[in-house]
Amino acid sequence: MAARDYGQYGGITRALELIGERWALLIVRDLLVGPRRYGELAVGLPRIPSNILAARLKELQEAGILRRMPRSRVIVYELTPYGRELEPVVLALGAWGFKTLGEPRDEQIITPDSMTMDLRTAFRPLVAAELPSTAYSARVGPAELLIRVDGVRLDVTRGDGPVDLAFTTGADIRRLISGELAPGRAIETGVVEVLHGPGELLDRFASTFHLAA
Amino acid sequence: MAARDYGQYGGITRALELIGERWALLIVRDLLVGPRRYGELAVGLPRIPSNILAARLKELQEAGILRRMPRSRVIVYELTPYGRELEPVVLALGAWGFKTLGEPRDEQIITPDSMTMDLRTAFRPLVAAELPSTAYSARVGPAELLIRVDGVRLDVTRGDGPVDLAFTTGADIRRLISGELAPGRAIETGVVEVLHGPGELLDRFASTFHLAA
DNA sequence: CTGCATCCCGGATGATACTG
DNA sequence: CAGTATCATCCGGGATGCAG
Repeated sequence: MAARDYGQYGGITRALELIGERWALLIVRDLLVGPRRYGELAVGLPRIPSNILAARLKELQEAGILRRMPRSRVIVYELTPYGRELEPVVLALGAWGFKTLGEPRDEQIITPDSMTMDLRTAFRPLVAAELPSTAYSARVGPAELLIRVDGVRLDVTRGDGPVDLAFTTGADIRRLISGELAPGRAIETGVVEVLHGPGELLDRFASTFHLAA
Repeated sequence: MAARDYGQYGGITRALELIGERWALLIVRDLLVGPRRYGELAVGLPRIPSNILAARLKELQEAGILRRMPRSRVIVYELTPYGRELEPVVLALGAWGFKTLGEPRDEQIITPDSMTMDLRTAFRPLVAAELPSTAYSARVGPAELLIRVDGVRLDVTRGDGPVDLAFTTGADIRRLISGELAPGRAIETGVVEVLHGPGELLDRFASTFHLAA
């Protein structure tokens, strides 16, 4: 019922039977950021048809990966413990894909949840542990994120709060994270616009979040 | 040409555009074991239609994941360095799927390459390092494997060689690896048949390869 | 308004036959 | 052996409808 089978008995085929269908892992990716409502998922996955979203949610639920939770008149979807164990998979996949991520195509947008997971992918806890705790406010295209780094811990949420550095940028954040573009030059050339706080903190940001090809 | 896009700009969507199509990651899995010819891949993926295999190979080649290599009159497919970087993804996926792998269904078969990758998934290098080097010959259903463990290194190949323990079993090897079935009981009940060497070495095998739900 | 279900169509997938 | 060609089928995409 979930996915068509591959006729093989093994861990990888089993996994692909559960989350190998189109869109399935992207739903999991967004739910790794936090519980989401049907409409929120639809907004975060702009090209997904509503019937496909409904079908995937049903399949993922039957597979024990997520739960429908009625929460005060609305329904939210949240990962089960087994679903949350997909985080290493999603991070590994994101790291691999990030390495050959080029410039964005015209129809490609940046969503808050995908950006959040990309930041988690690029996060270097061991580097962060050597640096002071820092809070950033980053607007990456349409995504507004509050990024708090404290020791080896990373917390990315939507919304605002007091921060050490606030900046605005676009898809070029990729070149900052990959090391192609130095933080100083990013500010000089206007690729990153600092709204608040000392621009030097962008160096710390680039050290904390780094993933090279 | 490769995959349809998801309309998003990010590492995970990029990865899924490259290897998210049906069968793609299974081809990668088999090539992680070693270079393979077209016919070998077809045998290892019993249900794949030949046109789909041909299409995937072309797409994966264009994506820079594998190469067609003419090798003395025949063509072999092998992963590029970028393709080999998918190993963490495949192992993470395999580990996740293995945890809820049940009993095999009727049409499900065990192939040498899928078994090899499952063993790599379950391999515990830190445990193996504490144990003497050991060579096993395992026949798991139709798959005949030579398994050599030396310190933190694991080498699984087809074919034969001198071994410390030779045994035969079936899909129940999963219960041995998951810890559901103790090695001693596996031998007593005939689930594992020891062909050569001391049966106690099966304990060492189960310690070396372990992955619980 | 949210949370889906239905309908139709195009393109990807699957089975089989065939060829250099 | 290593694919290509053909055709049927099914899934995914887009628009629309509708109930709580």
